[in-house]
Amino acid sequence: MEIISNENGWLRIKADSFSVFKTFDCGQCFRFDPVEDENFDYRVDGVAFGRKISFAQLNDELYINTTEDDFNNVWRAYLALDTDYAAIDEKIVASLPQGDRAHMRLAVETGKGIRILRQDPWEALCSFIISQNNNIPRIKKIIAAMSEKYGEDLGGAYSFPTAEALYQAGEEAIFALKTGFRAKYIFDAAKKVATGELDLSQVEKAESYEKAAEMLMSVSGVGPKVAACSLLFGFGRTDAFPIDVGIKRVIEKRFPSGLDHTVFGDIAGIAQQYLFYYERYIEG
DNA sequence: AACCAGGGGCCGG
DNA sequence: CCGGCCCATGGT
Repeated sequence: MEIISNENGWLRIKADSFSVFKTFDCGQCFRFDPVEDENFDYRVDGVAFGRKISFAQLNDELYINTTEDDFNNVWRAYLALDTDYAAIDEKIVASLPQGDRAHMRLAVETGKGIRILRQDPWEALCSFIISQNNNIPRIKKIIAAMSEKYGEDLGGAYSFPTAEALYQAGEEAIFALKTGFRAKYIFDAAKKVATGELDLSQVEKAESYEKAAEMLMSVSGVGPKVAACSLLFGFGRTDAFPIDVGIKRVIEKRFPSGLDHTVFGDIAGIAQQYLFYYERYIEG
């Protein structure tokens, strides 16, 4: 990984196995949208960490419209650019018994270029509460409305609202964002985080996955799946393995004798994303 | 231990 | 158009 150049406000970066399309389309984040731009093969615009940001790809190179300072302080970790995905991919396949490797190899091949983003912990927790029993277009719509109403104006875009802002807004106001039965859950999360009853920095430091998940599940509406997604995408816990209907489906179909995700160890979550993406994009 | 409700809207038939 | 379904969970 290295910066090749810095021109016209865009950093040009050489990064191994990085797909902007797959990373921002695989359902792990909800604040980015594709933008037509003839200068690139693919480009997304969005907001993360209180900043408007664009990521683009041309051939094998990654482009980010940011400064070198922000790149090093924010986006490098966010995009997991210092993680060796080639090594991880090999390890994922090798973790399985010979008979199960063919499907996993295909899933890894299909998903090659996906990076697990290291998102803001609060944003991840709140977003995956909203995601429950919901579809991606609607999740994005709710989060956009929520940000516009209770986030900070960044000039045509809005930061994700703080827990304090949502706590202050109240459950009724959260319900008015068409969050439905999730309103009370979002409010409970906002309340616990805003008052310090739930300390996300402690979740981040937890010594085990179980301990971290237990802390998050003290929030009403946060069960094993939402906790796992939050930990994987917002807390850097790549040992988290969220099990949703899609993953259940792909395991039934491809690994009929079952798949014990603990064989993947601390990269189980990356294997999960490959399987999730595989299930979503491959027929038959 | 099985159901079941609870927003709203996507999406396939 | 209509009805099943949705990156789950808590309550019965």
